[in-house]
Amino acid sequence: MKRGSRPTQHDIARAAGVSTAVVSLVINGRANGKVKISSATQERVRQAIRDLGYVPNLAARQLAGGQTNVLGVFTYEPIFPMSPTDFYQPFLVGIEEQATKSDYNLLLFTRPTGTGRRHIYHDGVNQLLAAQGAVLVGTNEDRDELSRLRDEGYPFVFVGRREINGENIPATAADYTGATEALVGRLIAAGHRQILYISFQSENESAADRTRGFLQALTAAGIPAPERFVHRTEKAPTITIEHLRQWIAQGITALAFEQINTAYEVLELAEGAGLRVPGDLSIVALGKADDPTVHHHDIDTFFIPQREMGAGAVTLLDRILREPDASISYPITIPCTPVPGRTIGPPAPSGAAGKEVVEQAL
Amino acid sequence: MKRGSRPTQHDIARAAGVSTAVVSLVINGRANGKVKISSATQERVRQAIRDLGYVPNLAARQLAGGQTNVLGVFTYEPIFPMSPTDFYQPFLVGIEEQATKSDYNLLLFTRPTGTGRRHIYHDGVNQLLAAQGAVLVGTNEDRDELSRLRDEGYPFVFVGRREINGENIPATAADYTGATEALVGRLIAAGHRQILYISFQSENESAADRTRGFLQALTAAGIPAPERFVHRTEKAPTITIEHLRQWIAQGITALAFEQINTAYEVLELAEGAGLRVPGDLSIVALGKADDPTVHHHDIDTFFIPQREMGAGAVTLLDRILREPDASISYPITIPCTPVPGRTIGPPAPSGAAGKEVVEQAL
DNA sequence: CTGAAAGCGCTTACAG
DNA sequence: CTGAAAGCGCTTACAG
Repeated sequence: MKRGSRPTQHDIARAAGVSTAVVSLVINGRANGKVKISSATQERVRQAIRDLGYVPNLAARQLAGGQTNVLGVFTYEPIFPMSPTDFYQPFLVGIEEQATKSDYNLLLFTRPTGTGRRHIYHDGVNQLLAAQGAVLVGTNEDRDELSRLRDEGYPFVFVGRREINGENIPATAADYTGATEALVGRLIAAGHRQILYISFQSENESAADRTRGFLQALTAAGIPAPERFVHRTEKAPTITIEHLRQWIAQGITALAFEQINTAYEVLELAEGAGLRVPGDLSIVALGKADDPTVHHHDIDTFFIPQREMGAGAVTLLDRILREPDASISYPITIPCTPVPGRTIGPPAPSGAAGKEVVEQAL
Repeated sequence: MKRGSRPTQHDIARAAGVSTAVVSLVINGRANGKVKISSATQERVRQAIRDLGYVPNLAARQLAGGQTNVLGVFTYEPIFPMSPTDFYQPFLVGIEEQATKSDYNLLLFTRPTGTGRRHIYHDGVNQLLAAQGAVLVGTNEDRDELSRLRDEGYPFVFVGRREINGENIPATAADYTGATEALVGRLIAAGHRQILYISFQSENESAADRTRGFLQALTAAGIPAPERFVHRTEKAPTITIEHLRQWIAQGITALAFEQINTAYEVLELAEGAGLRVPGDLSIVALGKADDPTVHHHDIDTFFIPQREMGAGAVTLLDRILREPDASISYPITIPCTPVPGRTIGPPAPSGAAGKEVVEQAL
């Protein structure tokens, strides 16, 4: 054993008077498997390990095909979501909790790529290969990279439903469709027939899921979907009191917001201008983050199960690694818990004619 | 190149008509170092890399002595500090930010050990060896493990000053001594002569630093340290209004709290009982976490530079890895920014006699 | 049950 | 400048 370096299995083998194969088997607990090692020999090996302070070299173990118990975590977000108000923070908490339970260490891919934005591939090198598999989190993902990742057969799970070329990739997803259908169903049950869906300009899978749930709720109630049921808005809300008045004049009795922040702003806007909610207008939000610093109980909405999504991603990845050939249907869907509020009520007694165009240029 | 597996340097070498050594040199950017590789050859290698989609095997690279750019993060805390109100969260943020800047990925040691508490050594195996070096965070550390870690020569940095066998180990530390001396100095400048230091029962390095700063402030002002200047308390505060009244009767005019939470509780207790702060009693706290969810501006205190401590730990570890033989004096001390409050004022005009025993059994 | 040996994919002297 | 080769420390058939 060379000076200054750690002892190797070779040193142990010599000290115990056995071969390195025996040492390896004892260390990995395979001494009672296909090959039997006498317990006397095992004890000699263990004693030598203690005496020499042997510790396995993980790189060598990995190179030789052993397990390293390292799962990667990658996000396209600019920095790791460790700010307490960050939407992605609860996902990470869930990932971390489940990693502990499933006996994995976590490799956070924090290395920059020089372009200012994170990338999976640096100079064509898949950075994730340092881990046995990876959990991906966040929006703004690069679909080309995901596509390539899948083609390479690298094991990964996305947190949030994602389609590549129309096909669902391994993912855990909130049941936005079901939760939206249930919530809009409550509006309909309260008597609403003209409901406007306020969405962002950008279209993605989770928005599509909500839209589907919205339409399913209408269909289930036998209400024909109006030609234009969605009002698209920029990230910075552009809704004014004039919008609200005009919508009410058009017969709209309820608003369903994709983002709860927008819903809150409009709620304040409406009530500040003397409109009653839900008297004049009912309001729902199609999802609410698990943000512990915000405790509103006003708006009817549902929780996005962020921790469960993160934890589920680790569980799913673990399964993929253990059973590479299992056929699993993606995404794994996780239900959303309803959050009751005070913003659903019966529609105003008499609105405008129901036949008018729902939306106009504003 | 075998089916189903990734191409290796050997495949690249064959495709480019060179040896694996050349491939390695080109990949690692050493093609212009001691050994020169013609740019034509370099380009052929790069082309082959692109054509075959080669990606290096990190385990092999590590085993052969190359760089992996992986830094470990270990904490003795029960779970990773991802709760927004957690004291350790800002350290992690700082670590993450600096890791990105210094071009490292982060390996979070989340694997449990079965004992309920985290450990560096699992069955005698140093888990941190999966990384080139590690940053350690949190209290409740196992000094024996730290000692062994240091004896092994494993590169690590603690966030927070720590001594092993009376010797400072590599660490970044808040300047509790200087900040405490300055803050207590303000009390003295305001006229206070009998100041009681409220500390926890447990003694550790940061408490010792504060104590030293406290005594230095007295010494600098030529005030002899009273025999008993510290009141020790349990984690759950055990201070009552009777304590306060008795202290005032004894001539105490100011309290310096180790923990800001205790300071706030006592402030409320005092004011609730009709005592004026700072009229009857001045109060300072010896440090305040960077907790974004709490915004008190009442008590005179100072910020604990948590993010800087985390970031500094990565910077220091990076330096240790690059210059293993550099002699660095530990800990690296980081100043604390003062936080002005409203709880320092001149002492009450006439207290009790200054000669009495400062503390009595209560 | 045990031992000698190949091989994982890379880096790095060393000899041409 | 380039190539053949050793070695990093481990796992795993394979032959005794």
